[in-house]
Amino acid sequence: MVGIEEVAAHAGVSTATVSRALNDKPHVSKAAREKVFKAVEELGYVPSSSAYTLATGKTKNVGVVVPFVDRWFFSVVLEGLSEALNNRGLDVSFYSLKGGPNQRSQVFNELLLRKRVDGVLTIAVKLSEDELSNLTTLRKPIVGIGGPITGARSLGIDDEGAGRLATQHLLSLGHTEIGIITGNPSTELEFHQPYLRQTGYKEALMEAGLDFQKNWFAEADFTIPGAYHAAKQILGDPRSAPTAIFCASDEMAFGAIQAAKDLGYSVPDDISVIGMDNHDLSGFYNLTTINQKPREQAAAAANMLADLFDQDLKDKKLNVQEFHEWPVELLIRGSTAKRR
Amino acid sequence: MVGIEEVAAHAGVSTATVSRALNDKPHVSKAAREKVFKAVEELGYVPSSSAYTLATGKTKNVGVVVPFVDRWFFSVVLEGLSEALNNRGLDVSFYSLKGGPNQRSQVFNELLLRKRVDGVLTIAVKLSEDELSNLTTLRKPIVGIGGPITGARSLGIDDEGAGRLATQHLLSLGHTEIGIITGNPSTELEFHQPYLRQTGYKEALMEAGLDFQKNWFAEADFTIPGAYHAAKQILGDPRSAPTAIFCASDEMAFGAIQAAKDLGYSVPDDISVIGMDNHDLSGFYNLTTINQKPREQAAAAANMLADLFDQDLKDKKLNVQEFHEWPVELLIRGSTAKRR
DNA sequence: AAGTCGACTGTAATCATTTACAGTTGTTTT
DNA sequence: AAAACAACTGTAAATGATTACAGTCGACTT
Repeated sequence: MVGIEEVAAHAGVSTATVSRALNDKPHVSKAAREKVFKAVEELGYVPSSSAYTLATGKTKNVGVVVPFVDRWFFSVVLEGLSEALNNRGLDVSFYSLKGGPNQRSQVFNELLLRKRVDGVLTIAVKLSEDELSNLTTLRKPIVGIGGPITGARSLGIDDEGAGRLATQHLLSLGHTEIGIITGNPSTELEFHQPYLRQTGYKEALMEAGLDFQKNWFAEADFTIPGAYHAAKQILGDPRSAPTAIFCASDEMAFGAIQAAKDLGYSVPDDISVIGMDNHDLSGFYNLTTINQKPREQAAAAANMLADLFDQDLKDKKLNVQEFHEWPVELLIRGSTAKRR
Repeated sequence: MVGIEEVAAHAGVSTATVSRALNDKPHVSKAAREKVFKAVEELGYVPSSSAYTLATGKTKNVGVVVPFVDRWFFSVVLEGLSEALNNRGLDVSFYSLKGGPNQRSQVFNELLLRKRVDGVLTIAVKLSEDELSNLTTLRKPIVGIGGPITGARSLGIDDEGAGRLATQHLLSLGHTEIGIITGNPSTELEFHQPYLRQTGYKEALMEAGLDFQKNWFAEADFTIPGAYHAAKQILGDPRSAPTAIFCASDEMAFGAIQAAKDLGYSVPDDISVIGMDNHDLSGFYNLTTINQKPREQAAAAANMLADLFDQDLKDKKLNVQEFHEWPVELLIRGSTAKRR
């Protein structure tokens, strides 16, 4: 295996010069630089990242931790992170926590800690105090996406505000009987998005002088089938059915629309439905929703972390609590309409 | 930062003994082992993976290369790979090629090659000769999922056979007017799945003595909306509409079913639809399909690669061409029925 | 002409492990 | 009791880069 020494010999310079030339450092003459690159080319030299890491302490690698990836939001964010990080010369180590608590402690104790990463990006994962202090001790900066992280930088939308916004949209269309389909306890991610979105919904109702009605409330597992059944519960009895439904995710909204149609309702003529996320398919289903632009959130978070690497944090506190609220916008399509 | 030397000093043994104890090597007394683990605990020692890699040449890290991840099959496979690899003590470096040819060459030239990974898993990516020979020169084993790779081990289903099987199912129900919605050129993954599935369809038709009809053929982009529009093309004119449609993916089948319903057809009474994949939602939509079990394919591929690491390949050829055909099965649900 | 300066270059220490090899110890065999 | 052996332990070389430091060289100043 050809190392820097052979390159140096072949180019007729020292290893120090090779290193400087390859890393765009100053103090290398044009002639030397050219000789080095020629030698690298001829020998097919590939630097060893482990030697680089050992010498510099930098891995050029970030750990991305997700609870699972086979759901739209997470896969989109992962892709956004990967692209943004690669653009800044960083690799992505991927860790899924789907395997449960065992896998989680394995990830945090064995894998992440082995000095394999310069920093960590988490998606909708709330770190325990131990996990956070471990990482901070190792001087690994952390940035979270999906909600505020205690004790670290994070970025995400205001879930409560988004829930309020969605509900207010329905109210502004004249609806007063508004149902909600939110997450069930098993889907409560670590930031309690379902709970927060639901809180926003209740607040908006209260502000409008309306009461929360239990029979217009249903829980589902954030999937289309789950929401389909939940919506059937809410809409089953036409005498007590609401005229609008707020779903805590677009995928649940798809299920709810399907259920409404199967029950003989027309959307939006009989029932207005609003979702949340702006899923890739929302345009196709003509769904009014709250746009939260996960791709852009991902890029922003990736750059936030990469900026931390570039800064000199020697003396400063490493992980400071700092939530960057990502703006959302109401995206009105055809699934909501004025109350008849 | 506490290193192995401090641990050795604190435990009153040598660094060699610490290393042996920590790596479960023989020739360590019970007493020494205990002292070492106690010292590790007390000092909060975390081994440096870069030093380990430098000394041993092993990274305990595999590169997973995907064309994109925001599609069901890919996210499920990624998750399956991640879980299986983590179980075997391996980390996952994630590389998406969505950014196009630039990102691709960056991944293969800069990132993968920097001796960061022990091996590579690709999902539906066909390696160029250069890419393959580069990796082989660096002695990195490769395993591909999704179709046969020239010059390397791979695992996947028989797309042509699966297309034939799906079509034969429709034929066996008495259908003779059978349409197909397959991928368009832009979705032709590197293994030409759409083309192969379509070939299987044609073969089945031919075996049954039927001709391929151009007006029952449509291309889409593997999405629900794309297939929706494609199905409307095929089914638009009731005088010439087929009585069954084979869709090259379940997601396209969902779109086709929707289109059929919107045109006033009943599924399966008027039109039978069969898909391919066994998507998580196929049960909900009651879709007859071909089950290809991506989670299990992923686990098999991950273990295949991990086994290669454990073997001693010093003399043997590293990347041998070897395709492991993954069995598929027909999964009959309610979207197909006897021709009326 | 000597001194100063700056740009370039090379030597060798450094990073944190693994492991070959040599050395020690205690037990068993002859 | 000596020899042979097995099990354990430690020293130090090796891995492949970066970089502090010292040194060289030519140009410019005085």
